[in-house]
Amino acid sequence: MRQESRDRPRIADVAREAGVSKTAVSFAFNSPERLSLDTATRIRDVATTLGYRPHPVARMLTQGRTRTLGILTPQALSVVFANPFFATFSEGVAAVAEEAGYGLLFVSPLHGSLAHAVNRATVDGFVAIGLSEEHPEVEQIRRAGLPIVMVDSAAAFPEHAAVDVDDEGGARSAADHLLALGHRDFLVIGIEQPTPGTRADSTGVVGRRLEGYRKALAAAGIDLPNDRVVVGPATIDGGRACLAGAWEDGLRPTAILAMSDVMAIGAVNAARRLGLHVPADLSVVGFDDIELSRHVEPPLTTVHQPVRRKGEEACRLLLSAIAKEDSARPDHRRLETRLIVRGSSGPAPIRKEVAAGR
Amino acid sequence: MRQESRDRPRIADVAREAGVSKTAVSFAFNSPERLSLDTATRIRDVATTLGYRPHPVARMLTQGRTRTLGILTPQALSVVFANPFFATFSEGVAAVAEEAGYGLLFVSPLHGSLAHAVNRATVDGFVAIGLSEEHPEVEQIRRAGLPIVMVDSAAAFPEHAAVDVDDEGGARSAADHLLALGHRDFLVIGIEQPTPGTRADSTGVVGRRLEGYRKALAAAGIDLPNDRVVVGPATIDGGRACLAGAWEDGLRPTAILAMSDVMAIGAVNAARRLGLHVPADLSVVGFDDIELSRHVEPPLTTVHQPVRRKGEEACRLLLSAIAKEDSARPDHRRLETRLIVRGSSGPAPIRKEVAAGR
DNA sequence: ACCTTCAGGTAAACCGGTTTGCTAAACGGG
DNA sequence: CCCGTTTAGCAAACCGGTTTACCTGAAGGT
Repeated sequence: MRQESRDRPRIADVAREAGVSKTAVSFAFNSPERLSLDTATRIRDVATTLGYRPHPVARMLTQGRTRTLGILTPQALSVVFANPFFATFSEGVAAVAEEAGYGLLFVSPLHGSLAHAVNRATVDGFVAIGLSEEHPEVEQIRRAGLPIVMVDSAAAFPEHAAVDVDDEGGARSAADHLLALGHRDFLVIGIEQPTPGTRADSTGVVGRRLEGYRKALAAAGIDLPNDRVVVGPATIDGGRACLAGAWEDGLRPTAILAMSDVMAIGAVNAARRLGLHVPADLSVVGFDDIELSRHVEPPLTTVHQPVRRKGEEACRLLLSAIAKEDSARPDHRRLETRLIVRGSSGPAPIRKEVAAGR
Repeated sequence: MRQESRDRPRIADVAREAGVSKTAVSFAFNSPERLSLDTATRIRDVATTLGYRPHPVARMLTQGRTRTLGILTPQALSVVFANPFFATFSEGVAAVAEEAGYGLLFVSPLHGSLAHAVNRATVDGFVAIGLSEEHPEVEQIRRAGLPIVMVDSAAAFPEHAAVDVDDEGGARSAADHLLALGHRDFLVIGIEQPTPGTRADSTGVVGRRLEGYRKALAAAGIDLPNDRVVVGPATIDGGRACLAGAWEDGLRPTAILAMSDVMAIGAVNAARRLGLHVPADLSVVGFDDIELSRHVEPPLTTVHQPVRRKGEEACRLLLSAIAKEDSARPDHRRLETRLIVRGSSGPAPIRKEVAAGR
């Protein structure tokens, strides 16, 4: 088990070779001002010719910090990276972390256990994204004395720092937009909970967006029965399947409210296969405003949320929590959302009375 | 500096509380069979009520391994995550790493120094992507006794395990495709080296693809002067700028060979702004075949490379290098590329002799 | 000539675990 | 009843550094 360090020189080797104590070698690297100039440079010379570098793990142990931040997700990394939303989010976190000299460790369930992965993680703190109320890992982290910043689940963890966006408001503006275009017949495409056990929590992103849709529709006197809400994985294929499935079930909406851009794009795809024109026959509004949405055909009308900034803010919050002890007042930040109207939404088609028959 | 461990219980606390030795506590977790059943469970009970979890860093130190893999990139993480190519690559690495119970640490230059970041990295090995010949960090890692798998730079580091694709062949097939469509007037859009110091290495991805383009064109009797090769950052805007710049310089190609899909998409964008129709007036062929390319308008003709599999293979190679000592024979794997013809390429337009005038 | 002060360096404790011998008691066979 | 073998558990060494507390000799002050 000692294979890694087979030939790696230790600090004692350098010390012996340079004819000084271990302490001196350590000083040469960490506080050279405590040594005379020659000794310091001589030691460093010896070190480089020996190819010595301080063992990072040993260093972490004594210094009591890792200079690494963890990004915690309840999903497998392979699905995380497949999602452009996460990529952009990570981009934000990474930018701030890097600037501050911190590395980034991705922590996801190992052998199915997130708790296990958390225990193994050598980090100074976590940014957790998409953790729902039920996750016991949060408590576990708190007990370990590590700070954690919750993203998109502020309400569920009031005692922790958090960042989220105005999901409900964004959803409402999406629905309002379609209502203003004359639509009456809606289909909501939601994001399936990754972990089956968790109930469709009203505190989660999905719940908040659904709430927004519902309120807007209700204000226009429109009810949204449960069969008008379908869910699937947050992928293009997921969105495709959602619309295709609903269509087979006989639903003929004129407008789709999708909770994620990738799913919205999938829905547009499915629509095309069904011979429908977007937005002439069917309007689609997404959520997130990922870069891709600007480039698909037609460009996607969607609710913009500052994903990258969300990552940045979360990281900043975490860094300041790490820096100072007084984590007494957990900082909550809510970022704004706004509707971006592009080409995938248009006036409701004139309903041919015949359609209902088929 | 001891703030992290303020209240965290140590193994000694558990030992005292349970009335046993530290050894016993350690055994209770790592080799319970060496303890009687009650003692083991009693210790574990005490541990959980105290909220004890073994300190991961201390564990790493004694066990001599971190169960973490490093993804090494010479670029800042914020640009890495902005690139869908990397996201897909990471997806592949992550899938295999996760399966094997390894965490993933992203290692990028800290305060401008990659070497520094490498020294801080607590990993069992590295997957390095996009490192060119000149990077001294590779040697540094080798001396530290850590295995490393090179991706996309096999030729530059024959002594290490490596994965790459047939860049030259892919590039050639792209050029051949356009030649067959009657094009004679080309513009190559290349990827700018992220680190300014490095020369436009012929061994790098850019060099190999350029070589492929050149050979195919040469075989058709077409020369590719240097002013027909422009470079920019591997982003949509980068691609846009490349075409726009070339156009301003008076170039009027009928076909574009882009070394990355995002840049190709940028070029299509720029073309649209110039009032050109793709593919009627201008054909564009990309490289990579990222998911996005299927969904833009027109769908992008491009050279497919198995990006995700590249990540998977690299990770597998790394894991096996970590597992066994006999790293005598570095494993090199080359994956195939193939042209995917979609909508962004078409027959060369009939050249109006007038065009050159303007 | 004597007392400080300070620069330069060291030995030992420490970080928080794991692992290696070793011992004492229980067991069990002859 | 005696001796060899397990079984259960412990003390101490160790992983590879950092940090504290202390020492020494020379310079500086009076």
